[in-house]
Amino acid sequence: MSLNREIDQMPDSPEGLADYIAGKLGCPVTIEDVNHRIISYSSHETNVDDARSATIMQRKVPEHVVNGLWQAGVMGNLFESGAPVFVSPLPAIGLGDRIAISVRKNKEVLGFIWAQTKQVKMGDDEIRQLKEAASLASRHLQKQRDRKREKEENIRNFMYQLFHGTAGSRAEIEKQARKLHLSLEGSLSVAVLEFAESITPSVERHASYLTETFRRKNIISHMFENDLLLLLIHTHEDEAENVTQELLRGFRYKLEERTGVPGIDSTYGKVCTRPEDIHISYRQAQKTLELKNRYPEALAGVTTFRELGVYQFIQEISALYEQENYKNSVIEAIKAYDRSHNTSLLETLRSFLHHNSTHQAARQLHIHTNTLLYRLKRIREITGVDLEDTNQKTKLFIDLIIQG
Amino acid sequence: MSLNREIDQMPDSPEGLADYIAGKLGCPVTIEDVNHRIISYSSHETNVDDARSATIMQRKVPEHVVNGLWQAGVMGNLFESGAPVFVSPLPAIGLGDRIAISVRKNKEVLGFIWAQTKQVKMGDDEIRQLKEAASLASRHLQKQRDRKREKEENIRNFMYQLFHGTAGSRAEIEKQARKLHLSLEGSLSVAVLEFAESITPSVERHASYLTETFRRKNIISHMFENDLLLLLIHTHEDEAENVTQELLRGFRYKLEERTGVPGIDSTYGKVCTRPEDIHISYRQAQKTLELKNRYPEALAGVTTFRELGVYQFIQEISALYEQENYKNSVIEAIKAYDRSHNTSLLETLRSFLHHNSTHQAARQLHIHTNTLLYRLKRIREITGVDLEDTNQKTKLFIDLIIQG
DNA sequence: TTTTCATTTGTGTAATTACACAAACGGCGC
DNA sequence: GCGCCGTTTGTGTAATTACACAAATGAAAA
Repeated sequence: MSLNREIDQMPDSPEGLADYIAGKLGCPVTIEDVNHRIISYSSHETNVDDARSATIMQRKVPEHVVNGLWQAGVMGNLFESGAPVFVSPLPAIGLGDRIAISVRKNKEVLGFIWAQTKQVKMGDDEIRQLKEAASLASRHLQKQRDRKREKEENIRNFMYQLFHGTAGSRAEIEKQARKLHLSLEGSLSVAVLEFAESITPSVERHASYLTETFRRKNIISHMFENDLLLLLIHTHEDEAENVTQELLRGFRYKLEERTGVPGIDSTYGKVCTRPEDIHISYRQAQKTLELKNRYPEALAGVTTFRELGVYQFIQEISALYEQENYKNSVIEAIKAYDRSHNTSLLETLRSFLHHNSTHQAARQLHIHTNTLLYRLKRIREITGVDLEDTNQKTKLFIDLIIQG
Repeated sequence: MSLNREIDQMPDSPEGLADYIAGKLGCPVTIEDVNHRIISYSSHETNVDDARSATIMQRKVPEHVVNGLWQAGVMGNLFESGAPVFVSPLPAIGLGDRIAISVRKNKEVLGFIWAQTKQVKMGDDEIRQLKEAASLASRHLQKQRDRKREKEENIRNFMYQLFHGTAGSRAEIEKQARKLHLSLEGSLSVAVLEFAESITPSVERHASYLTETFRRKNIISHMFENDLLLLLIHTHEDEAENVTQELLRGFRYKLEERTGVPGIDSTYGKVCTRPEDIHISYRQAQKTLELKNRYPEALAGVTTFRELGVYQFIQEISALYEQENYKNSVIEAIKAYDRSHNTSLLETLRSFLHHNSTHQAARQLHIHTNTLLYRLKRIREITGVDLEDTNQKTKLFIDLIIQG
């Protein structure tokens, strides 16, 4: 049987294609796009394993199965080459024997064909047929990809406008959202992810891929800007803050796991219910990231703008001080004293203000509580500052961050 | 003896004039300008009272004597009319019998002639002679006033430039200062005084007059701007801050006393040693006054920019918040709770943060310490805020000032 | 070298704080 | 009316804090 004749016999619709391949190989077959959504599957009365049945029921490969395939290295191989990949059973994720092949257009992966090979012998002939099927499926997936790309491009343009506050009025935003079949009801937040190094094509592929597969309902869209990955996150109103936080943490964790590149920093801005406020959330997320880079120790555990506390406006005050040529004279005096007396009053003060407790500060500094008390008294004498006065104390706390 | 002939006999120099009047009246005479600096005095071997001798020695009427004259209403009368004023002895300030007359050019008072009338009988003739002497002295004082006015105008122009940072480089400033015979060595600070009502000509006269007489060495110059009185204060470097504070307090007190207009608010800015920083001090003084008007209770006791504490940048943060449409969600949540439950958690929080002590806050609110503790626990539950965290606590303290 | 002075640590005490638990109060809905 | 529930006040306890005072250390000055 020549190749040409065989292709001629192949059906034109993806549904028919799945059944055709299944018939040839004598086993169930599924065709998926690159994001693991089902394009078509062969009709079989019984499903051979949990992974297949769950996939068909959800019209999408379950997340834990995708994870398992990544961890087993299967996905890596499929992305690497266009050759069929034999998969040993992975009982942990309910997956039996498989043979899989990537559907490609040139080097780009458009999707996958999975064959349930259990108790079926795969000869060279069958493998050849699978490759031919993949090449045929490419046509279908190309069309689907083009449609999707155009849609995504529209969405990304819209996102860009939302992020930069140029999307117009509430009414205009809602009209555009309806047109793109996006729901902006509920709570919205912008997340920013920064990678330790410049974004490689591989990282970009993983990020895009994950955005499509990981809790798809909550991540409306993603885009790249200045080596940052931006996400528009959508949640229900109740507990939106916690859900967003958890979601982002999970996303970051998975992304690190998949790319093998650790050191991803992620932040998000205000969780808002009005889509016209999205650009504020965007700015806040950016600012939070900036500040985390500037004050890495102090803001180590911070993820969101809200958690920045006084750091929210520390840059603005710092700029004001510079402009006014302002220096906190108390801090200057303490610094001068420390230099000339080889003491560490400033560190003592910082620790005391940070903990707001003589006990804890003394413990952190490995000194006696009375020593700390003595030093505070010394600071009072040298600078005339009154640490009982909350206003002065607060001012000092902030100025120490800037000038410390 | 006709008036014309008498005037012809009067001498042309102020020194001669004093002696001439003294001869006619048969008693010692001093001629002063409007700021109580001696223009001339008659030569007598013994001075009749302490006030006269001290005045001549210092070439200026001592401050306590001027004060006494104001309090006795003498100065008021002299400014009021051009008629001679009889002064009963004021032993408290070492002053014996006097007769005084103001020297005028139209309505403007240019100076005074004082005659030591002890044991001398003043008849109508002597009084007429005194009036004529005053009219003659007017010529001399007019010249002196014009010279002084021109000099003051130059100084005020210079001050304006210093205040607004347009006086050029350090070298240019010093050159200009030398030209105007001003010393800008040591510590400098700008003070701003605000009157409860618009500045009347009377208040303006008192203010100018006091600036010239009250601790003249420390007040380089004054000017009016937008109903505010601006002073350039000069002190020695050591203890400059305290001296400035004390000086301004004394000045304000005396001005209130003299004008009889209470409610003068005064502030001053950074005490600097570099004359090119004067405009910073000016801006700070203005800002301090502005803030005192905006937060009258919180800043009641504040005189200088340094004492503002966090209020130094509260306006900037407030503007930033407005621009970012930021609201502290913790405060919003507490407000909402207070409204729907008729509680006063926000006031409780404010008091606790202000005092930074459960004990004191409870005392101020007239509640049991445990009640306060309970409310704080409630705040923690409702908002999730952690008052042990200094950063969050500080943020809350500041946001309460803005949003509270 | 001795002396002096700032600094550190230790002891002791009274006030303050955080916390648990119990009891009383008072508005509100059933 | 009755009970529910949030609030307030009171009692008791252990930890923390502020402060005074004494003693030891150690480095710089005399």
